[in-house]
Amino acid sequence: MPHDLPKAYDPTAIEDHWAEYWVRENLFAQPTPTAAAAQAGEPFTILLPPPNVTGRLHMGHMLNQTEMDILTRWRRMSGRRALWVPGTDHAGIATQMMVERQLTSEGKSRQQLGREAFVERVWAWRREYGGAILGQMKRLGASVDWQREYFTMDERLSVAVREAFVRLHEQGLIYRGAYIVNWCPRCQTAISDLEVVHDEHKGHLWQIRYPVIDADGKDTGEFLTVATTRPETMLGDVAVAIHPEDERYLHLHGKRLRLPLVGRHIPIILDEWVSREFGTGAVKVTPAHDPNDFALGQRHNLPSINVMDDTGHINAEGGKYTGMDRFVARKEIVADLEAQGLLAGIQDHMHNVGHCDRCKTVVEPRLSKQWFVKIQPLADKAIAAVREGHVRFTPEMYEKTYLNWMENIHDWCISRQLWWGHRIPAWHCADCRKVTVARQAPAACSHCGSQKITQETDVLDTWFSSGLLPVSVFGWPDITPHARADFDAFYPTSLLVTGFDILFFWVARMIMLGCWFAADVPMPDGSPRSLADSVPFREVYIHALVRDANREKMSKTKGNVIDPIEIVKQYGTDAVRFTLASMASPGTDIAFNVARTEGYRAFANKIWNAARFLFMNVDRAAEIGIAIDPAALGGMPTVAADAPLEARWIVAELHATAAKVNRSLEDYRYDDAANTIYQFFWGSFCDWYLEIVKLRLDFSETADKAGTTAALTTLVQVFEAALRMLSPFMPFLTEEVWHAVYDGNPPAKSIALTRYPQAGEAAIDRAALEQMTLVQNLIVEIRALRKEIGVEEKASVPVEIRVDAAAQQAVASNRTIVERLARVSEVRFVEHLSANLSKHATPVFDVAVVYERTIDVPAERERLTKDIARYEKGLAAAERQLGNAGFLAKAPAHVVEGLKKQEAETRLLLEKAQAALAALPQG
RNA sequence: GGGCGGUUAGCUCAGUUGGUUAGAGCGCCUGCCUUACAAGCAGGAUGUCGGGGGUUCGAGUCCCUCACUGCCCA
Repeated sequence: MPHDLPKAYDPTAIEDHWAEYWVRENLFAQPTPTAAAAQAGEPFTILLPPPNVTGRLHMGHMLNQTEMDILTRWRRMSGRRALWVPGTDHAGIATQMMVERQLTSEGKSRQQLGREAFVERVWAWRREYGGAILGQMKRLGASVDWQREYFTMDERLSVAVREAFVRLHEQGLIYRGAYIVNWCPRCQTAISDLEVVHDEHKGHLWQIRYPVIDADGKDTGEFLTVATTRPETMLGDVAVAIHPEDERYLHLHGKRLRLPLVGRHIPIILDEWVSREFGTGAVKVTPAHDPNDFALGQRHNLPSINVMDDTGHINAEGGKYTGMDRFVARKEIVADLEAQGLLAGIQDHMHNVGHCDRCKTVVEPRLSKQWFVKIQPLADKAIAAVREGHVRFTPEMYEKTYLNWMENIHDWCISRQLWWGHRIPAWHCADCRKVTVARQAPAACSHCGSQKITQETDVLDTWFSSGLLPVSVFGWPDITPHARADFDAFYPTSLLVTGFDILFFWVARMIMLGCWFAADVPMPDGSPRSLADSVPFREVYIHALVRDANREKMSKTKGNVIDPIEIVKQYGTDAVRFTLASMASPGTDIAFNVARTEGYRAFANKIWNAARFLFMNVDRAAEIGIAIDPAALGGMPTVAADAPLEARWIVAELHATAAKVNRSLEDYRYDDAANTIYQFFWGSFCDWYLEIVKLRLDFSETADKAGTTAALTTLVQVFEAALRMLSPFMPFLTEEVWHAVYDGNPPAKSIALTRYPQAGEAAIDRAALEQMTLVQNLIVEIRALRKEIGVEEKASVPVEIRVDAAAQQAVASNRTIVERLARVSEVRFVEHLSANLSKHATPVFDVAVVYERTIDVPAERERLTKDIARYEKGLAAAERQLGNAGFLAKAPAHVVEGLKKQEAETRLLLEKAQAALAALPQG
């Protein structure tokens, strides 16, 4: 009996089953459409920003995926050809580190293994552990096309990487040279600016005296004092720079200095870059170990002396310090300087120290030979794409951040001294020293024909390949008309959803590479592709950070990391998704609080029990031969004009809710959408509609069978539609309940393949909404009165109602509703309420509960006094405004009218309250 | 140092182009095991919208300024 649901909702009992079902049935596969089909329907394409293959799912992923899944499910149900492509990236450094760590624990090193065996070992690691995060994604029910899963090291994606490299090289946009890069001595590779995290650090500013020497190299007895935060780099100093207008030092210009500890004679140079205020105003110049110094060195034709090796130890240039770790050398050098009397001072100094994002080692700016992309031409296109509106950001402010970065971009160092990754397709010739760049391994040097060529050992930055994904997952560079079907059907993708921390990693690089390479792919009709159609995605939605309940950033060291899988196990995926969705207001960080999740599990339980109530009645109805036609379900319900108020009302509410939810989702207002559905399901459907409909569900002999059938039909129709509306947010619960609604014979394999509720303007019955509001207000006032005067919960009591003529009919024809929901035994319409009763007044009606208990005079007086104060305040404000000629002249009519009406109402309520207060017995 | 945000109920957050007396969830208080649901039902309390100044008939919303706070970049 599918209708036989357990009393309490238990997510664990249903979620695994559906998660497996969705994957097994390949429900969300989106095969390549035929050209005709591609023309016919509008696609919704979304690419999963590739999580790191070494990764485990964290809250950020879950938020990201929840948002993508909500939108994808919603678009799919709204008739779009939805395709969500999942995959992972090979994460060069992270993965290599992971495997190296494994090797270390076995007492081995990658050098012992050799490159080939090591790479094989990484593949083995990936096969065994690399699927973890996608496995978690499956469990969370992400509606992706698993048949299209990608991995950035896949052969077909590697072809794209080689093609992109070769093409950029042919276009003169890739060069190799010795420049300052961020070097991680632990990872022993260059890393990009973005992979360096800066921390404020307590350090020192050491002032070192450099002896001035004369033409013969003899000390003049003068000193020039420089300040530095990294004294060990002085081993590589080649000059000292001063500002050309710095009177303090100008007389030294042209003289030379003797570099302490090393003995090298170095010049004093003038450069406007020098800040006179910082330190002593004299700056040591170490071109091989500082980007600014490197630029200085270039300007002044200075040599570069690299004093450190790959591991951050002082190299042979370092004299007695050779072989020392850079921080050991720092101590020694400072000690030696002090011993020689050359240390002028030490100041405490806060400065930013760059650390490797992966391993937290202090990054060493270091001169080294690397491959770069000349980025400006790509950036220009990427800027234009955004400026011209072909890529739209939500929240909008990220457009500024993006442009700001893009406009100040530096050439991109794409080489990494790693073994795991796409090896650069360049071959060095041992004879002519030139480089051959080729798509396939060449047999000989393209310059001199020598066969003594060896492939470049460096690999490419992981982002070089993940930046290509939007084009490469759809088949680029194979763009022959035959192979282009996917590209034609799905490129550009519709949307990228990601975190702001990834703005420059993915978003920027995908836009640069996408615009650059897609431009060469003709449109499906063969015409050239414009910039508007070259972009990798048309929209970017940037979500915020998930923090802990105290708004603290989650971090392993703080120990406040919330594991989404743990929370999911406790409360169910749906509750966690709903929590994230309901808090996902664009631009606002989410303080994840399980109390909230608990609340949404209660919401799931509420729906579960509404279903049980529904099924109970469907089953009872069946016993007397009333059945719901399944064909009546699946659309948007409408209702007869003479149907009972609650039926007309709930249908109108459903349509209004659908309209609002669709609008909210268009605007990425997950929070509004979620809260609107919550309010509808719980506030309208359960609290009011279900309670009222109980009146109509009469299964006795004497029952009005037609009325019962109509009521039951509307009940099931609205519920079924509401399930579809909730489904993108709570896919598991709705799937389970939806199947039960159809009693095992659903019209589709999944609720996810049905139609999303669309509002019909005509179905929003304004009169029903208005009448229902009146009835609700009446019931609420009676309930409140009952509480105030202490009527027992269970007791039914008569009420007196004075109601405006216009509204009396609505109350009269719905008196059974009032009686049921407010526990009223009798509704008496009167001209004047009995004087001895407690009463509540509203602009439309006055109501009193007939009850023998005497009025609690002090309490009543207090309440009325408070009311009067409130009314007087409101009235004064309204009168002030209405007495203002400027307001009357300039404010729009509806605002003035509204205020006048409100003033009249407030005045009425005030008078009533004053009268009631006066009528209270003295005492 | 440059740039971008934020500050609204005890907590977490909404508040669309300025428009009637500022909302939600959670929490809190009171009463109820009413036969879908105690993961529930009903009722209730709670705000100098960070401070100051300005524009306007009208400011939580726009401008200036100060304070605090967060993030990005250098």
